[in-house]
Amino acid sequence: MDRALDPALFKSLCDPTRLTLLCCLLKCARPASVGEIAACCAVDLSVVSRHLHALRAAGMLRVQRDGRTVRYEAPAAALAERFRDIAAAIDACCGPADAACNPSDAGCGPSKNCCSPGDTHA
Amino acid sequence: MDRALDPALFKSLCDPTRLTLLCCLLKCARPASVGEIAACCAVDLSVVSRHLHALRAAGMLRVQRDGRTVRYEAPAAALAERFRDIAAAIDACCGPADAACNPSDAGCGPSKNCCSPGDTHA
DNA sequence: TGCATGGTTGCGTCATGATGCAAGTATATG
DNA sequence: CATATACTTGCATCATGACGCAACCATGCA
Repeated sequence: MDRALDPALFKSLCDPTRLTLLCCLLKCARPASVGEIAACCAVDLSVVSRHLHALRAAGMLRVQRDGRTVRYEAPAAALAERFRDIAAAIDACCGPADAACNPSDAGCGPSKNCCSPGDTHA
Repeated sequence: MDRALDPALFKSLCDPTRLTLLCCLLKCARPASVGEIAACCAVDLSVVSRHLHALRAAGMLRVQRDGRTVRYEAPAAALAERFRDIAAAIDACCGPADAACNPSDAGCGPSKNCCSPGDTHA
Protein backbone atom coordinates (compact mmCIF):
# COMPACT_ATOMS: atom_id res chain seq x y z
CA MET A 1 0.00 0.00 0.00
CA ASP A 2 2.82 2.36 0.84
CA ARG A 3 3.82 1.87 -2.77
CA ALA A 4 0.39 2.63 -4.20
CA LEU A 5 0.04 5.75 -2.05
CA ASP A 6 2.93 7.51 -3.69
CA PRO A 7 3.41 11.14 -2.63
CA ALA A 8 4.88 11.94 -6.04
CA LEU A 9 1.66 10.95 -7.73
CA PHE A 10 -0.47 13.22 -5.58
CA LYS A 11 2.11 15.97 -5.75
CA SER A 12 1.79 16.00 -9.50
CA LEU A 13 -1.97 16.49 -9.20
CA CYS A 14 -2.23 18.88 -6.28
CA ASP A 15 -1.83 22.02 -8.34
CA PRO A 16 -5.08 23.34 -9.89
CA THR A 17 -3.39 24.46 -13.08
CA ARG A 18 -1.72 21.10 -13.54
CA LEU A 19 -4.98 19.34 -12.89
CA THR A 20 -6.72 21.52 -15.46
CA LEU A 21 -4.11 20.60 -18.03
CA LEU A 22 -4.48 16.90 -17.35
CA CYS A 23 -8.23 17.20 -17.42
CA CYS A 24 -8.03 19.00 -20.74
CA LEU A 25 -5.85 16.28 -22.22
CA LEU A 26 -8.15 13.58 -20.95
CA LYS A 27 -11.11 15.24 -22.62
CA CYS A 28 -9.20 15.77 -25.82
CA ALA A 29 -8.31 12.10 -25.89
CA ARG A 30 -5.65 12.70 -28.49
CA PRO A 31 -2.10 14.01 -28.59
CA ALA A 32 -2.08 17.79 -28.37
CA SER A 33 0.70 20.31 -28.79
CA VAL A 34 1.93 22.49 -25.95
CA GLY A 35 0.49 25.56 -27.64
CA GLU A 36 -2.92 23.96 -28.00
CA ILE A 37 -2.95 22.82 -24.41
CA ALA A 38 -1.87 26.24 -23.22
CA ALA A 39 -5.19 27.60 -24.51
CA CYS A 40 -6.89 25.66 -21.71
CA CYS A 41 -5.70 27.95 -18.98
CA ALA A 42 -4.67 31.54 -18.64
CA VAL A 43 -1.03 31.12 -17.74
CA ASP A 44 2.16 31.71 -19.63
CA LEU A 45 3.24 29.14 -22.18
CA SER A 46 6.42 28.54 -20.23
CA VAL A 47 4.37 27.61 -17.19
CA VAL A 48 2.36 25.13 -19.22
CA SER A 49 5.54 23.65 -20.60
CA ARG A 50 6.89 23.10 -17.12
CA HIS A 51 3.66 21.63 -15.82
CA LEU A 52 3.43 19.19 -18.70
CA HIS A 53 7.01 18.20 -18.05
CA ALA A 54 6.18 17.54 -14.41
CA LEU A 55 3.10 15.52 -15.27
CA ARG A 56 5.13 13.41 -17.63
CA ALA A 57 7.80 12.89 -14.99
CA ALA A 58 5.08 11.58 -12.71
CA GLY A 59 3.95 9.16 -15.38
CA MET A 60 0.67 10.96 -15.97
CA LEU A 61 1.38 11.85 -19.60
CA ARG A 62 3.06 10.44 -22.66
CA VAL A 63 5.06 12.64 -24.99
CA GLN A 64 6.10 12.51 -28.62
CA ARG A 65 8.09 14.92 -30.74
CA ASP A 66 7.14 15.76 -34.30
CA GLY A 67 9.65 18.18 -35.71
CA ARG A 68 9.51 21.26 -33.58
CA THR A 69 6.13 20.32 -32.23
CA VAL A 70 5.84 18.42 -28.95
CA ARG A 71 2.63 16.52 -28.38
CA TYR A 72 1.42 15.32 -25.01
CA GLU A 73 -1.24 12.68 -24.48
CA ALA A 74 -3.02 11.38 -21.42
CA PRO A 75 -3.13 7.56 -21.26
CA ALA A 76 -6.65 7.44 -19.85
CA ALA A 77 -6.87 3.68 -19.39
CA ALA A 78 -3.56 3.51 -17.58
CA LEU A 79 -4.46 6.42 -15.32
CA ALA A 80 -7.81 4.91 -14.43
CA GLU A 81 -6.07 1.67 -13.61
CA ARG A 82 -3.62 3.50 -11.42
CA PHE A 83 -6.42 4.90 -9.31
CA ARG A 84 -8.09 1.52 -9.14
CA ASP A 85 -4.80 0.08 -7.90
CA ILE A 86 -4.85 2.57 -5.06
CA ALA A 87 -8.39 1.58 -4.18
CA ALA A 88 -7.41 -2.08 -4.30
CA ALA A 89 -4.42 -1.47 -2.08
CA ILE A 90 -6.60 0.22 0.50
CA ASP A 91 -9.07 -2.62 0.39
CA ALA A 92 -6.31 -5.21 0.55
CA CYS A 93 -4.77 -3.79 3.69
CA CYS A 94 -7.92 -2.88 5.51
CA GLY A 95 -10.52 -4.96 3.77
CA PRO A 96 -13.52 -6.66 5.36
CA ALA A 97 -12.77 -9.36 7.90
CA ASP A 98 -9.08 -8.66 7.55
CA ALA A 99 -9.08 -11.44 4.97
CA ALA A 100 -7.07 -9.69 2.33
CA CYS A 101 -4.50 -8.36 4.74
CA ASN A 102 -1.01 -9.16 3.61
CA PRO A 103 0.91 -10.70 6.49
CA SER A 104 4.22 -9.54 5.05
CA ASP A 105 3.05 -6.01 5.67
CA ALA A 106 4.34 -5.69 9.19
CA GLY A 107 1.81 -4.49 11.65
CA CYS A 108 -1.02 -4.60 9.18
CA GLY A 109 -4.45 -5.52 10.37
CA PRO A 110 -7.18 -4.30 12.65
CA SER A 111 -6.04 -6.38 15.57
CA LYS A 112 -2.59 -4.88 15.76
CA ASN A 113 -1.28 -1.44 16.36
CA CYS A 114 1.04 -0.60 13.51
CA CYS A 115 2.04 2.63 15.16
CA SER A 116 4.25 1.45 17.95
CA PRO A 117 6.45 4.21 19.34
CA GLY A 118 9.66 4.60 17.45
CA ASP A 119 8.22 3.16 14.29
CA THR A 120 8.75 6.21 12.18
CA HIS A 121 7.61 4.59 8.95
CA ALA A 122 10.43 6.50 7.34
CA MET B 1 -14.86 14.48 -14.18
CA ASP B 2 -13.82 17.96 -13.17
CA ARG B 3 -15.66 17.17 -9.96
CA ALA B 4 -13.95 13.85 -9.34
CA LEU B 5 -10.52 15.33 -10.02
CA ASP B 6 -10.68 17.67 -7.07
CA PRO B 7 -7.45 19.58 -6.36
CA ALA B 8 -8.33 19.66 -2.65
CA LEU B 9 -8.28 15.89 -2.49
CA PHE B 10 -4.83 15.62 -4.01
CA LYS B 11 -3.61 18.57 -2.02
CA SER B 12 -4.47 16.75 1.15
CA LEU B 13 -2.36 13.79 0.06
CA CYS B 14 0.62 15.49 -1.55
CA ASP B 15 2.58 15.88 1.65
CA PRO B 16 4.68 12.83 2.65
CA THR B 17 4.04 13.27 6.35
CA ARG B 18 0.30 13.53 5.81
CA LEU B 19 0.33 10.49 3.60
CA THR B 20 2.25 8.55 6.24
CA LEU B 21 -0.36 9.46 8.82
CA LEU B 22 -3.20 8.35 6.60
CA CYS B 23 -1.37 5.16 5.74
CA CYS B 24 -0.84 4.47 9.43
CA LEU B 25 -4.50 4.95 10.17
CA LEU B 26 -5.51 2.72 7.31
CA LYS B 27 -3.28 -0.05 8.62
CA CYS B 28 -4.52 0.40 12.14
CA ALA B 29 -8.10 0.07 10.92
CA ARG B 30 -9.42 1.46 14.17
CA PRO B 31 -9.81 4.85 15.80
CA ALA B 32 -6.50 6.06 17.16
CA SER B 33 -5.63 9.00 19.36
CA VAL B 34 -3.47 11.86 18.16
CA GLY B 35 -0.70 10.81 20.48
CA GLU B 36 -0.71 7.26 19.16
CA ILE B 37 -0.70 8.41 15.58
CA ALA B 38 2.14 10.82 16.29
CA ALA B 39 4.35 7.82 17.03
CA CYS B 40 4.15 6.97 13.33
CA CYS B 41 6.38 9.80 12.24
CA ALA B 42 9.14 11.87 13.72
CA VAL B 43 7.49 15.26 13.78
CA ASP B 44 6.13 17.38 16.55
CA LEU B 45 2.75 16.51 18.00
CA SER B 46 1.42 19.89 16.98
CA VAL B 47 2.32 19.14 13.39
CA VAL B 48 0.48 15.83 13.54
CA SER B 49 -2.54 17.56 15.01
CA ARG B 50 -2.61 20.03 12.16
CA HIS B 51 -2.16 17.36 9.51
CA LEU B 52 -4.96 15.26 10.93
CA HIS B 53 -7.17 18.32 10.96
CA ALA B 54 -6.36 18.94 7.30
CA LEU B 55 -7.04 15.34 6.34
CA ARG B 56 -10.37 15.49 8.07
CA ALA B 57 -11.23 18.75 6.31
CA ALA B 58 -10.57 16.97 3.04
CA GLY B 59 -12.91 14.17 4.04
CA MET B 60 -10.13 11.63 4.37
CA LEU B 61 -10.69 10.98 8.08
CA ARG B 62 -13.45 10.75 10.62
CA VAL B 63 -13.04 12.13 14.10
CA GLN B 64 -14.60 11.46 17.48
CA ARG B 65 -13.98 13.01 20.88
CA ASP B 66 -13.84 10.96 24.05
CA GLY B 67 -13.20 13.23 26.97
CA ARG B 68 -9.88 14.89 26.37
CA THR B 69 -8.88 12.26 23.85
CA VAL B 70 -9.48 12.82 20.16
CA ARG B 71 -9.59 9.76 17.97
CA TYR B 72 -9.19 9.75 14.22
CA GLU B 73 -10.19 6.92 11.93
CA ALA B 74 -9.72 6.30 8.23
CA PRO B 75 -12.91 5.16 6.48
CA ALA B 76 -11.13 2.68 4.23
CA ALA B 77 -14.13 1.59 2.20
CA ALA B 78 -15.20 5.15 1.49
CA LEU B 79 -11.69 6.14 0.50
CA ALA B 80 -11.32 3.20 -1.83
CA GLU B 81 -14.61 4.09 -3.42
CA ARG B 82 -13.47 7.64 -3.86
CA PHE B 83 -10.50 6.52 -5.89
CA ARG B 84 -12.65 4.18 -7.90
CA ASP B 85 -14.94 7.08 -8.65
CA ILE B 86 -12.00 8.96 -10.10
CA ALA B 87 -11.09 5.98 -12.25
CA ALA B 88 -14.69 5.70 -13.40
CA ALA B 89 -14.83 9.39 -14.22
CA ILE B 90 -11.73 9.07 -16.37
CA ASP B 91 -13.15 6.06 -18.14
CA ALA B 92 -16.51 7.75 -18.60
CA CYS B 93 -15.07 10.80 -20.29
CA CYS B 94 -12.44 9.11 -22.37
CA GLY B 95 -13.62 5.54 -22.47
CA PRO B 96 -13.30 3.11 -25.37
CA ALA B 97 -15.20 4.00 -28.53
CA ASP B 98 -16.26 7.27 -26.96
CA ALA B 99 -19.40 5.41 -25.90
CA ALA B 100 -19.46 6.50 -22.30
CA CYS B 101 -18.78 10.12 -23.13
CA ASN B 102 -21.31 12.38 -21.54
CA PRO B 103 -22.62 14.79 -24.17
CA SER B 104 -23.47 17.35 -21.53
CA ASP B 105 -19.79 17.64 -20.81
CA ALA B 106 -19.03 20.33 -23.32
CA GLY B 107 -16.16 19.57 -25.58
CA CYS B 108 -15.81 16.03 -24.38
CA GLY B 109 -14.75 13.31 -26.72
CA PRO B 110 -11.94 12.33 -29.03
CA SER B 111 -13.44 13.95 -32.09
CA LYS B 112 -13.59 17.40 -30.62
CA ASN B 113 -11.01 19.81 -29.40
CA CYS B 114 -12.03 20.89 -25.91
CA CYS B 115 -9.16 23.32 -25.74
CA SER B 116 -10.33 26.02 -28.06
CA PRO B 117 -8.50 29.30 -27.49
CA GLY B 118 -10.09 31.40 -24.83
CA ASP B 119 -11.60 28.42 -23.10
CA THR B 120 -9.81 28.88 -19.84
CA HIS B 121 -11.62 26.09 -18.04
CA ALA B 122 -11.58 28.39 -15.04
C1' DT C 1 21.96 31.78 -44.66
C1' DG C 2 18.36 34.49 -42.60
C1' DC C 3 14.09 34.43 -40.35
C1' DA C 4 9.85 32.73 -38.22
C1' DT C 5 7.73 29.26 -35.23
C1' DG C 6 7.30 26.08 -31.21
C1' DG C 7 9.17 25.00 -26.78
C1' DT C 8 12.41 25.18 -23.05
C1' DT C 9 15.33 27.17 -19.50
C1' DG C 10 17.38 30.83 -16.31
C1' DC C 11 16.17 33.97 -13.00
C1' DG C 12 13.81 36.91 -9.73
C1' DT C 13 9.52 37.44 -7.15
C1' DC C 14 5.90 36.16 -4.46
C1' DA C 15 2.62 33.08 -2.05
C1' DT C 16 1.84 28.91 0.25
C1' DG C 17 2.75 25.65 3.48
C1' DA C 18 5.51 22.51 6.64
C1' DT C 19 7.76 22.65 10.98
C1' DG C 20 8.98 23.49 16.01
C1' DC C 21 8.49 25.95 20.09
C1' DA C 22 5.85 28.03 23.42
C1' DA C 23 1.59 29.30 25.21
C1' DG C 24 -3.21 28.30 25.66
C1' DT C 25 -7.59 25.40 26.23
C1' DA C 26 -10.21 21.62 27.88
C1' DT C 27 -10.90 17.56 30.38
C1' DA C 28 -9.82 14.26 34.05
C1' DT C 29 -7.80 13.26 38.82
C1' DG C 30 -6.30 13.87 43.53
C1' DC D 1 -9.04 24.01 43.75
C1' DA D 2 -4.48 22.44 42.04
C1' DT D 3 -2.24 19.63 38.84
C1' DA D 4 -1.48 16.47 35.15
C1' DT D 5 -2.87 14.95 30.58
C1' DA D 6 -4.28 15.46 25.66
C1' DC D 7 -4.57 18.48 22.15
C1' DT D 8 -4.79 22.93 19.78
C1' DT D 9 -3.26 27.45 18.32
C1' DG D 10 -0.16 31.64 17.67
C1' DC D 11 3.99 32.85 15.88
C1' DA D 12 8.42 32.92 13.58
C1' DT D 13 11.34 30.50 10.33
C1' DC D 14 12.47 28.21 6.40
C1' DA D 15 11.79 25.55 2.10
C1' DT D 16 9.18 24.65 -1.86
C1' DG D 17 6.92 25.80 -5.78
C1' DA D 18 4.04 28.61 -9.10
C1' DC D 19 4.47 32.37 -12.08
C1' DG D 20 6.03 35.75 -15.75
C1' DC D 21 9.53 37.69 -18.43
C1' DA D 22 13.30 37.37 -21.22
C1' DA D 23 16.74 34.85 -23.36
C1' DC D 24 17.76 30.78 -25.46
C1' DC D 25 17.71 26.31 -28.47
C1' DA D 26 15.86 23.65 -32.40
C1' DT D 27 13.37 22.93 -36.34
C1' DG D 28 11.24 24.33 -40.74
C1' DC D 29 11.05 27.37 -44.65
C1' DA D 30 12.26 30.96 -48.12
